[in-house]
Amino acid sequence: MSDLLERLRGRGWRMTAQRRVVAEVLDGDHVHLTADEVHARAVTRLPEISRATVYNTLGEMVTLGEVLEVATDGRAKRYDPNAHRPHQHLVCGRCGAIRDVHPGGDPLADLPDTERFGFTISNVEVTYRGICPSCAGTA
Amino acid sequence: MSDLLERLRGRGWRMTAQRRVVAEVLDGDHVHLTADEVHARAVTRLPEISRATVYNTLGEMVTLGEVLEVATDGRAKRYDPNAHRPHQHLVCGRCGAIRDVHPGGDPLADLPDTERFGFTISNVEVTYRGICPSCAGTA
DNA sequence: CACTTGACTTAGACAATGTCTATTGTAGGG
DNA sequence: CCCTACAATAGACATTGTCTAAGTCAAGTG
Repeated sequence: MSDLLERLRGRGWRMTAQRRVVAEVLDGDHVHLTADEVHARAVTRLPEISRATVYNTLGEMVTLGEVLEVATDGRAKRYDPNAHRPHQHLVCGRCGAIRDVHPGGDPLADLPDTERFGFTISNVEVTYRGICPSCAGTA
Repeated sequence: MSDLLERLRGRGWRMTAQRRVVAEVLDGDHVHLTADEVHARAVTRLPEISRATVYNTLGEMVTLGEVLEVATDGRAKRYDPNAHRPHQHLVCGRCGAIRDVHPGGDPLADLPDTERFGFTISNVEVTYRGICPSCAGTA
């Protein structure tokens, strides 16, 4: 059921009700919740969970590499549980909807050495921006 | 001297001391200041300029398309005056240094129709992440 | 060159997001 | 079944950004 939860268990992560709920709420495809959205959903299952715990737990999952932080809009960071399948994001500029996408090609190969300024590059994030079908309809 | 200022003048933008200072402070290559950094620099030239004016002015320049908003780290937004030369960004994960880069290839062509979910895509942002030479030295 | 007007600026309150601390609670090993 | 180290909590605090009401000014008009 919960792939994310399974992965965390497998790492000997100390399990608590709070951590379980956060992992369950965050699991799935095309899931990109803010910390407060995670908190809001967690509260419905575990009313006494605190905001600080949600922030801490999300931060730990990011450190463990089981969840990705995505900053698509300069507002709140979003959390993406799909950390083991490399992917990029497609964002609707009107409603903020986010889809995971899998472009072909290697963007890193497109950056010549003369444009690397001596950096050691470790990863590339691509954000496609546009308008989703349902927003386009509601023009 | 100030390309940005010239462009804004040419659009009939009502000129004030505050707007001039903001435009001057922001001009240049590889410039990616936060709003508060812009404010800090503006204050040295015009001590009574307010934070709200800096935010307003930056927002207007973005709306006019003369300045780009860049969200590289989920913290404060950064402002890039180099709006008329399409480019991407290379970010140091340790010190936050940002360079403008110009990859070859068209990232949009790498996204097949089946991965577009019916979106109308208008632009693509690419962020290369790594470690800059000076941080690599200070390992 | 003074007048007028609408746009601009200001200070500070407010809002949203995130971090930290001191205290209390508890998971899991012995 | 207890310890003990790690986790959770409430709430203060910090950072970044937005809004409002009142004052100020750029620039067109006569």
